[in-house]
Amino acid sequence: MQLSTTEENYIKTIFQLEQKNRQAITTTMLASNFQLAPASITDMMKKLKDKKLVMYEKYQGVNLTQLGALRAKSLLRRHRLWEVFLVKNLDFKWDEVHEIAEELEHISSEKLIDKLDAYLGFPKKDPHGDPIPDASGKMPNHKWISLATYSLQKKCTVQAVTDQSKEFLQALTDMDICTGSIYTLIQRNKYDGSLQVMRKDKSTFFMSLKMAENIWVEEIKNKFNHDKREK
Amino acid sequence: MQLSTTEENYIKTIFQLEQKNRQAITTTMLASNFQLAPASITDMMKKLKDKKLVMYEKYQGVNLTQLGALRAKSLLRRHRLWEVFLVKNLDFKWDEVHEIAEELEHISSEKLIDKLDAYLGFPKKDPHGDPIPDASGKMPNHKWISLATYSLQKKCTVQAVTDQSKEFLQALTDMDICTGSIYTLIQRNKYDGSLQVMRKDKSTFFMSLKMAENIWVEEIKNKFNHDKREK
DNA sequence: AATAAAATTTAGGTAAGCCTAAAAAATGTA
DNA sequence: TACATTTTTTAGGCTTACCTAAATTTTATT
Repeated sequence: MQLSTTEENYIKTIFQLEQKNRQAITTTMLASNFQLAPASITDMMKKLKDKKLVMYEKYQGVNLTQLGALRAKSLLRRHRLWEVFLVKNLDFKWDEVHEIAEELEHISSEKLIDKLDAYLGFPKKDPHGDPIPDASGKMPNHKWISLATYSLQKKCTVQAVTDQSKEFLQALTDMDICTGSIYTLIQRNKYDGSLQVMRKDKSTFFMSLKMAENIWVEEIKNKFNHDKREK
Repeated sequence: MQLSTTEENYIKTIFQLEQKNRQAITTTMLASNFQLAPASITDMMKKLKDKKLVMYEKYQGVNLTQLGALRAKSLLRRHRLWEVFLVKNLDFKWDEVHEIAEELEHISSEKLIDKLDAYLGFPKKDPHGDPIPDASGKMPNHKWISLATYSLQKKCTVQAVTDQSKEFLQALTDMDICTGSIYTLIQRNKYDGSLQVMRKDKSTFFMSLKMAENIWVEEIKNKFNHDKREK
């Protein structure tokens, strides 16, 4: 079934909210996400329910059906493949590609996406570290932890970042943080929740809780070759 | 000024009709082109006039303003660059790319198009032979003649084709006609207007007037090296 | 449990881009 | 030139995706 750009955007956003909040997604959450009046969300939820893309009951919030989730993953696939193309082939910076990919993801040809995937060499991750679902909608489910809740004194590598705003990505760039880099959490500031983080060279710096919440890390297994990431 | 996809499609189509018919474009021509009711065209012409994209007077047809023509050429640029990408990089056939490029041309980032242009090596022509306007809207104005009106007994090369339908392009492919190939017009059939055409190997075949109208050729200057097109 | 506050839905309205039917203007023809 | 035909416009409607304001339901608080 052919969906409008607007419907696709709703589906994708519900999926992403479900990933973060493992519960029903409320009208208010969607309204604030889209900067729309809550009444507009209600309208659309009825429409998406009719199309069997969401499970929705009045006042009870909404979740995607299997069909809806499949469509959402197809959108994430398109979005992330285009981001790879923009960064790898067209030489865009990682903080410039999100808006453009928001438009490109709605191009409807399946064949286009599959050929793009092949052209890029079937990449597994986008430039922000997020996994790219395959043509059937399968997506590796990682066991990443937000840096905000990670344990103290354990080395970790940055796997992905989940805020795509220019502001956030530029802040990361300014602090020289990128996927793959290695840190250790030293302590939590009791006053404002901010974190003291240690670099590989033992120097430390501070980071707000808000930033840390959007940085996803994985513990480093202390093998001999844990740092063989160059190519 | 930001235009909707619909407005962009009108502008582009008016431009292309102006290229073919050097006169004001009528409501009926546009209506049949878009397969829309004439009343819908009138609505849109008023809107485009308000935006200073067209010159339009009731019952007098429509033409693009300079501003409108600039927007149209920007769209042709995007469309044709994407077609090059699809054929050269993603390995699509020339009869598959038009519909996809119709969607891609509406992606709004100027930076994207300029980077794509550079990535493709600043191509001058799309896969159908049509010229690609540069970033400032300049487009080489060629002196091509439709095969339908070309003189008899003179060698010519196919420069471009101006019907992008699958049916037309597949017919060309079946007849083994592509841009660059060389023909001589032998005679015009007085009964149905069809043309007898000679190949380089002196064999001949027939072609309908309708097909010939969409094939644009250029006379071959009989220099020694007129056939050095391989690379 | 009753009430206040917050969240959500319903009802009715708007702009874009289409439609049909009827009216008006332009064009072709006798 | 007058009439018929064709083209074009006007008028009024519809759908999508939004809105505001009012009504309803849920949740929180006393």
